Amino acid sequence: MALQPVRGTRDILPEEGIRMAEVCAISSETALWYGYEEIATPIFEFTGVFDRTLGEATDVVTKEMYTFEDRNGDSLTLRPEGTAPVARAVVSNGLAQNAPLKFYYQGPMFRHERPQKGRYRQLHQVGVELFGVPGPLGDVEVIALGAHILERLGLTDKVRLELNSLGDPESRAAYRDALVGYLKDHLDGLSAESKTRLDRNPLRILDSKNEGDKTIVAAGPRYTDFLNQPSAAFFEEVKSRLDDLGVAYQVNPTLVRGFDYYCHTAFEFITDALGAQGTVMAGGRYDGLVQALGGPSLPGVGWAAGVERLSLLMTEPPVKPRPIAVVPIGEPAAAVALRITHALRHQGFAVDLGYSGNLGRRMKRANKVNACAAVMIGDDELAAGNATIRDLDSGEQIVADLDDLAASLEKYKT
RNA sequence: GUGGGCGUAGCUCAGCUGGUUAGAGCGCCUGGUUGUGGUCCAGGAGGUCGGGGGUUCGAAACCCCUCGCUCACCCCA
Repeated sequence: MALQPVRGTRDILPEEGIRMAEVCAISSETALWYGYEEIATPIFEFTGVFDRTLGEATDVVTKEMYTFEDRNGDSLTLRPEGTAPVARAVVSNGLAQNAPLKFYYQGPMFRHERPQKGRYRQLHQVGVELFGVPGPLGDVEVIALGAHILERLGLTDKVRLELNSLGDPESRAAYRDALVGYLKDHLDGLSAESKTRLDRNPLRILDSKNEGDKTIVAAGPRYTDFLNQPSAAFFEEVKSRLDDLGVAYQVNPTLVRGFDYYCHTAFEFITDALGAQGTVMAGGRYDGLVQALGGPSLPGVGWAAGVERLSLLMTEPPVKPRPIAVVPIGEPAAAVALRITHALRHQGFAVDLGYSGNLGRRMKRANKVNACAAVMIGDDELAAGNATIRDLDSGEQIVADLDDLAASLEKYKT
C-alpha cells in the first residue's frame, strides 16, 4: 500500500486509545497518591543528554537513536527514554535544592529497533523518578508504587517482580573484573555476540538467552557475592522493607539494566504473556546520573513502563460511555433538537445528534452508537412542549416536559 | 542488524499441481417499515490479489527485487 505509516509507527485507533489513556490515567492518579507530580520534558534534547549518560557502548546509543542536525547545526536526538531528560530538567531548573523531588511523566519515546509485537519505534512510556533520597526507602517506595499501579490495572497475576543489586561503583567494578576473568577462561563456549560484548559491555552477557552462555554464566561468579558491605546492607534493607509491605519478588542475580547510569537496585516486572517482549515495567537506582549531566551530587531512583505492553495485557474490553440520542422527527423539530442537544451537553450529558434521516434511520443510528436512551421530538411534542424519552434497553417510553428534560434524563448521565 | 513465516474486500479468511467474469462470513449501504432501534428478509456497493519487474499463449498462484506485518535472535518498556 502506498500510504502506510513509517515502519515501527502506527495509528492508535479509539479502541486502543481508550486502553492506553486508562493506563496513563491510573498511573498518574496513583503516582499522585504517593506525591509524584507530573513533569513534561521536550520530545527531543541535545544528543549529549543521552550519549553521555546512557553509556557509549549501549545498543540504544550506538544504533537505535534518532539523531539529526537541526538548522543551526546542533545535534539533536528524539528521546529514547525518559530518565535522562527529567534529570536534565532538574539541573536546568535548579530544582536540586528542593529535594526530595518526585516526578511522574508520560509520553512517546523513539528507538530505531526492528519492530515486533509490543516493540515499536515510537513507543509510549509512563515513568516515575525520585531524586534526593539516598537510602533504600526510596527504592522501596518507587517499587511499591509500580506494584500498586499494576495492581489497579488488574495485572498482578500476570506479572512477577524480579530484583537484583548492582551494588555501588566499587562492587560493580569488582564483579565486572571477576566476571571478565572467568569468562575469558571459557571463551570457547561463548556465543559470538557475547565474545564481542566481553570488553564493551560484559554485564550484558549475564542476561543472554543463548543456552551455552546461560550454562557458563550459571557456573560463574555471582553478583551478590561481590557486593561490599554497604552495598549488601543496602540490598538487604530493600528486600526486608518490601517483605514488610507484602510486595512479592524474586531475586535474579543475572538481572542487569541496559543503561550505564544504574547502580544498586535493579528490578523488572515481567510477564510471560507477551512473548519475547516480557518486560513491562523496569527501573532502578541511578545515583551518578545527575552529576554526569553536570549537576550536583543527587541520588535518584525510578522506573519506566511500556504503555502499549500494559494495554496489550489488559484483556477487559474498554468501557465506552453510552450517549443519549436526540432524534428530531420532521423539519420543524430539527432546530429544537439542536438547541436541546447543545443544552444537554452543557449540563454534562453525552449526547449524539444524527445529521440527517428519518425516524427509522435515526433510531438505527442511536442503536449503533449504543445509546442508552432516545429523546424524540416531533410535531406532537413540539405542540405540547414536551419530548418522548425511550429507554433503549427496556423499550419503555415516557413523556417529559422540555423544561425539565435534564431532570428526567438524570439516570442516563454517564 | 540476522534468520524463519505471512501480505487476497473495512475485518477474519477461502481460492486445488498457473486457465480467463476473484469468493464466503462479519461489517457497511438501500429497501421491506416516510412517528420507533436491536431480530428477520431482499437487494447493493466495495478488491490495481502489498508494490515493481520477470517467466508464460495465460499469473492471486512460479522466479527476482522491494515495502510492510509477524516470530525468534538481539535489544528493551
